[in-house]
Amino acid sequence: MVANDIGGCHLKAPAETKERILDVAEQIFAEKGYAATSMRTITSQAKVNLAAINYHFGSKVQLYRAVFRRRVEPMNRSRIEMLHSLERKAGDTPLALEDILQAFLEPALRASLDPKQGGTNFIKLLGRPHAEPGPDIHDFLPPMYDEVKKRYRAALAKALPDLSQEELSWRVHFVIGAMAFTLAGTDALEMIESCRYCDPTDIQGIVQYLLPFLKGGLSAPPAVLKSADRNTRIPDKSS
Amino acid sequence: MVANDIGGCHLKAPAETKERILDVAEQIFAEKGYAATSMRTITSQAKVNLAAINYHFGSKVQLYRAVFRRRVEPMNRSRIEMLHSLERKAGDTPLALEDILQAFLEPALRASLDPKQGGTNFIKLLGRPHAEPGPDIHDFLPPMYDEVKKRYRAALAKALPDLSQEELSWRVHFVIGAMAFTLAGTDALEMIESCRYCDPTDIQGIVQYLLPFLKGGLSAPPAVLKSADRNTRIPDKSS
DNA sequence: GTCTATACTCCGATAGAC
DNA sequence: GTCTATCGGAGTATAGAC
Repeated sequence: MVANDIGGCHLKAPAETKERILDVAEQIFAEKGYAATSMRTITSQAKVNLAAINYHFGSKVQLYRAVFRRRVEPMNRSRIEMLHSLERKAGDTPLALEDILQAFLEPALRASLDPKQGGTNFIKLLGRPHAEPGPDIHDFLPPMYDEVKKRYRAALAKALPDLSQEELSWRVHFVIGAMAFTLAGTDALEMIESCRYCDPTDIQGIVQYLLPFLKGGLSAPPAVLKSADRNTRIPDKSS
Repeated sequence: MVANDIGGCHLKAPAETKERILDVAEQIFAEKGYAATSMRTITSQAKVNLAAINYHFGSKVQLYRAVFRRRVEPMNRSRIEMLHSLERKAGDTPLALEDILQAFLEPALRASLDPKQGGTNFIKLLGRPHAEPGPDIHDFLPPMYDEVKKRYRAALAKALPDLSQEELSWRVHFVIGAMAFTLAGTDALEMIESCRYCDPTDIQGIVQYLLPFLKGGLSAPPAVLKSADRNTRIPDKSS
């Protein structure tokens, strides 16, 4: 359907060029990170001109976002579907914590095992932008996670009625931190924690360890605030 | 004591120059991250020549490491001291989880409140390199954390005798992830999790929420491995 | 609309004068 | 120890070929 190179025309199908850039960029970004990846490396490996990135995506950072968006959007759609189906089955009763966590983790897990969805490359990419400093790199995340965040937060609030809004927010934050840090799984793992006992490439195994930890953390008793400026203080030791 | 600029000499005390570079670099690295910070910005703000960084530190990345090392080493020494004093008091009985976590977190907390130790700038810097990709940036961490890691891991193993070596390793990893993600506290917080209910600058408050979460996660029951290649399988639903 | 060639600015690094 | 000059390589923008 597209004007192709049969008969001497050297143009390529535009979709093909864009896709090839995305594929190559995804791989190199995952391996070397954003800053250490040069546009010249991407374009030469994808066999396109240096300016092709600017033409098709606008800039390097916009290419990064496109790489991200291509994988995250289907993943988050799947997360919402899974939560929805859990809620239909449960009716009005709160969901079990592990079901919520499982529904959240499984789409990421599946993507990590399917090369068509980015495979391990994408998983490495997934957790990285959270720690990046510049607003350019991670300011585009909130709209992509907005719906997911809202729905899972609501499900967690129902499952954990004893937590204040504030404490729930923090715990969700900690959960995301543990996940992002683990999934991003750069070599940081072997570095901080000598990993004679754990295999960072066994993603399914990781989740089996991650789930009880997150469940235990989320369902821990609420914090006892000590330095609060309230005068109705919670007694410390009067059992 | 040093040859200074009184009387027309334009030389400065070397220590003073190095310190000024470190101070300025720490602030800018914390604000904008490694990649987005240029040596020209640092040197102009510190009122030194561009080549001064290369002269005193060797390269940009070595300056980054020096900034880091200056703060982390005293902090980790303090961590070891606090754990040591806990262990002396406890004798042979295992330490309480919250005491271990507290001993680990408090030195970081204190540094975050003391401008002389880097203050909030350093805390932002602390968690960041874990997610950075290039080996240049985070390969220098392991030797700095080696001793701390070994001692805290041993204390945790004693406090959590039911966990396998492998699971303990993973849980320590998750704890570090939640901490690093939280302390790094870029704006990622407001982005992933709408933070109407939590104040990311209130570091003392954060720790009060972090502690019960980590304690709950660490002391959760061991994972039930499902896909293991054992034939003595644990029954799923036979209550 | 797509792709190419080229130029511009900024970066980190370094050699050599002072 | 400090400064200037300069180099190669990075991201970016654009004029023009097809």
